Amino acid sequence: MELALSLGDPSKPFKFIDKNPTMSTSRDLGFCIGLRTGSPAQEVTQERRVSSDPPLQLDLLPFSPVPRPTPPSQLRFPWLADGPGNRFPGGVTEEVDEGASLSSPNSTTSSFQMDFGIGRSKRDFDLEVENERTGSKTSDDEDNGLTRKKLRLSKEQSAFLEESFKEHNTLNPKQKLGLAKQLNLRPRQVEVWFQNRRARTKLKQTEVDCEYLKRCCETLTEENRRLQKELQELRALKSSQSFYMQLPATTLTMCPSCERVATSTSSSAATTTATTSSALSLSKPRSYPFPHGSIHMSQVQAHQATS
DNA sequence: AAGGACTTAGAGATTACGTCA
DNA sequence: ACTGACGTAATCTCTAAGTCC
Repeated sequence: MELALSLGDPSKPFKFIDKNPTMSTSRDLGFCIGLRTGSPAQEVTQERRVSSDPPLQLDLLPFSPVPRPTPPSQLRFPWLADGPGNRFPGGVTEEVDEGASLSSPNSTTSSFQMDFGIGRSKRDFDLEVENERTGSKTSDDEDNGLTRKKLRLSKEQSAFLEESFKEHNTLNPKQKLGLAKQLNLRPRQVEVWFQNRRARTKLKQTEVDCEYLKRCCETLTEENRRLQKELQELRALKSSQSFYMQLPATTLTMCPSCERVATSTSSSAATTTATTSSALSLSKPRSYPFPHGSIHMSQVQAHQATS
């Protein structure tokens, strides 16, 4: 997402610097706002952040540098332990474990609850086992002709998926199968969960982007107001100068670091008449009205002369 | 090498369901 | 008990990339 603002000659193209070409996705908040000012002789195009705030990046992504104490591969849940504890109640035993990838969510009249809190009837399991045995189509391919029934993933399942998502926000088939088996979910469910998770991440990042852009917009509006005011002052200065014909020529000089425009009279002219100098509040020596320091006008002019 | 048919994975939009105030 | 808002699982459609012929 990029926002280009060019203050100055609109005919000049605005260039962005791609700071990190490998991160040029929408989640890359390193957009720039450029301000073009200055005279043709010293055209400078600079890309600067409007705010000193660093760009916002929601820590929702798997490449987030946040330390992760326990990678999912090491996450062990007690109900996933090998042995009899990992058997379904109601006589459904480990051979049905393979059926986890075939399970149908289409039952609210569950006769038991799986360890992960997903309700599935034994009838469903029996059906899936039969499907598996006969090689017929599984519920992963078609929903047994029934309307879909939404399941709620348990907190443990969600947490596990979340941890996995932090590691990689996309899955290859092997990872998908592994996760599905580990969580007693169908591979399709894992796949859908990752798709929705990516969508949520993107949505939240977009919201953050919007907030950040809003702040940038406000900052720029304020900057624009300030520049307009400055311009008005300069115009007033110029008109009053034409009124006092004996006044020396006013030169506009731009601070090379912050690019604000300051007015000044020539060093010889600054010493002309006390009347005009005081009238214009341009008594010598004049310093830049820039916030970052008191760069003396003569220093700047000397610097500009050498460069 | 070029190009069409097919497959696959992911994004985006939408629907449908469960939960809660 | 009813209802609307909200979160999210699930579905549908489209597109891009890869593969095969």
